[in-house]
Amino acid sequence: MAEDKNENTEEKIITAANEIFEKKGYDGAKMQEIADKAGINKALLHYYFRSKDKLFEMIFAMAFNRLAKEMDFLFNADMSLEDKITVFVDKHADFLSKNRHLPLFIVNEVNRRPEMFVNIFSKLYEKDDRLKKILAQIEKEKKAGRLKDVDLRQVMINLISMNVFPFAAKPLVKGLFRMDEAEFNKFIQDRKKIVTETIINSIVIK
Amino acid sequence: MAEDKNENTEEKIITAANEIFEKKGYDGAKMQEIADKAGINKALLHYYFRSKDKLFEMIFAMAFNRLAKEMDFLFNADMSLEDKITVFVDKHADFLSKNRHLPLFIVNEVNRRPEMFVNIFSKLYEKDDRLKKILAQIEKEKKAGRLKDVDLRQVMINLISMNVFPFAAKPLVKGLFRMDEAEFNKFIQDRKKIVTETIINSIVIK
DNA sequence: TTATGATTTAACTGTTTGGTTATACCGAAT
DNA sequence: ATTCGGTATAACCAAACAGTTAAATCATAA
Repeated sequence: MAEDKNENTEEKIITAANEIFEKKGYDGAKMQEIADKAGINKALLHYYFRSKDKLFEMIFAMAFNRLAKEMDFLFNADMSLEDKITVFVDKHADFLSKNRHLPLFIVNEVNRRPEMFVNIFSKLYEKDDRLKKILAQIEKEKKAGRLKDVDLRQVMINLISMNVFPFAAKPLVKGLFRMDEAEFNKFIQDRKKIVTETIINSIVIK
Repeated sequence: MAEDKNENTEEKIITAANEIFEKKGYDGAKMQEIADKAGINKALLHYYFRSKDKLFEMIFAMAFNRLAKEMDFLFNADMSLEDKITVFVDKHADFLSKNRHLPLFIVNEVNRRPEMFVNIFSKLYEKDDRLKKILAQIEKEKKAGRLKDVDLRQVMINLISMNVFPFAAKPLVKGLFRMDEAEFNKFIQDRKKIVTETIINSIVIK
């Protein structure tokens, strides 16, 4: 089947392009390098994706969706708020360990070309009721007197900040505290408990 | 005085190069664009800084020092821990408002060329007793029974994460919560109190 | 006045890069 | 056996880019 080969090559390109774009950004990535990493030649690369821009836009959209899907859990899972936070921190840290460059890549390219990201973003969230869902959950618990009267958005940003930043700034963290790789990994593991507690502490009335 | 003009031009170059490198990163920045923004020509730009690399290294070192100096406060100020945190969050948020691209720039380039940053970093902190200083303060307060037994390093990273991330991810935050510029700024102002409380809450025994 | 360093102009070099094209090869379906 | 899409090779083009050079101008200090 020709289609089979076709998909394989396309996947090889996507995998290679993803790695290189994530690590080096749009400007740092070179088509030749992507072709090399995919094990094909430049002509074929352009045969599949006509231009660097088109290739990049697809990679970016896929990366963004991967990240957004990871966040979905926060909105959809059917759990108590505390459990939700605990499980999310755990899942998210593991996800980030395996996707070291993803968040920085997204943040970077979104800053560099905000207009490009607006499209993807509004497609993803235009008919979105997830934010409302979790807001409802919170409001209910607030009325039950279990939660402090805090802005949920701030808490969400706190949660994501504390999760993402140490990975993005990994070399700085390692340098500042003079950690080797093992120490850094332990530091990340230890964070799970601390971040969870910090967040829950900041919203639950004791 | 020739020296005077000299310095002026050098300053003009540094200012321009700083803006462009911070906004676009090493790969995205072009020497011609820097020359244009400085109001001079490419020949003169190379006359002052022989290569893009040399120019970049100077800009990066300066930017890094600016950021490090801002952090110094955390280590040196003669205040109670709570006051220190409160004032730091306040100062830091204002600093970041005025230096939108600085932290992302640093994080990016440190990831892209970790070896370059190791030099600057160790020069800055090699005979450093600041970490020890604040550690001593913490230990004292722990023994006094006022503080939880938490890893200070984790708390520091939490603090910096919550401060920096919303600025770095500004377009994402605005998009997610559908904020305009004014709403975002209010959001940032409101964060000061929330971040301060969250951090203090996470370390002080009540 | 002259010498010197700062600055401009403009052309140029060499290299990298995105993208194209022509030609041929190969495997599989018809 | 032929056709066709996927793939390789290799040469090529045009633009962008870092960096250089030569010649001229300008300001100013000696």
